[in-house]
Amino acid sequence: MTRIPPNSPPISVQALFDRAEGIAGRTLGELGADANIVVPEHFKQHKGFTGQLLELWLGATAGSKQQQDFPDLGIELKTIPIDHQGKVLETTYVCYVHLLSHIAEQWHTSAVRNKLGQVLFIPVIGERAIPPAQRTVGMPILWQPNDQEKAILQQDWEELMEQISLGQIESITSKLGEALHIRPKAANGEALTDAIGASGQIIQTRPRGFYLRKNFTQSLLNRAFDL
DNA sequence: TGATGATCATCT
DNA sequence: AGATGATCATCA
Repeated sequence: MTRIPPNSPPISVQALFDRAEGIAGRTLGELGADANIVVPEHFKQHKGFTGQLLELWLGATAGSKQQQDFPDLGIELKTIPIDHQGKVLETTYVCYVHLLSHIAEQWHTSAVRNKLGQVLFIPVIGERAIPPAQRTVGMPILWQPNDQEKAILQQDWEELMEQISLGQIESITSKLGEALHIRPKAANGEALTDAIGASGQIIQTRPRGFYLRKNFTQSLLNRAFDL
């Protein structure tokens, strides 16, 4: 059993998957202790802790990156909080929404498609009643969207981006989009960024992010675990 | 109780 | 300000 985090990136998809399987069943407390990292008592002020701890254990480059977590392998890493019955507890952040600079972008070159081309999902039993240190890492899932999922994602993305390019960003709520939707994404309500207004003018609005709905990630987990 | 909208830490 | 990692907290 691996007792120390790796000091280099995995050289293959199999090597990455093996690492992920190697930490399955362990708690965040154990993984933190073996890495000499203190696990917070709660995530109120450490919301990205789980993701960063698993990045360390899998050998992703430390710090935030602009593309995939394992660019040489073409794989994005996502931790997904579930309850003890395998139920997805939160939506999954995909990437920032470019409200001005990429509005003419096409689906096939989009950041969303790039990020979701191949994803290593690692479930973590993360019910709020369970202290972070006692939360358990689950079996990894290497996911590639099937044809139906690809079609839904593309359709949602195109619909959302069309609204943005038409100056309807303020009209977009998180209800729009079957699998992919848009919600605010910022450090606080003060943050503003440029976007296209209803009359074609530049307006200031709150930054947004793309997120996967819970039912979408749930179905992909179910498929992987044959539930 | 779940979904929506808001927020936290950190780095570039 | 933009982007990474997400979870929190409120309200319907």
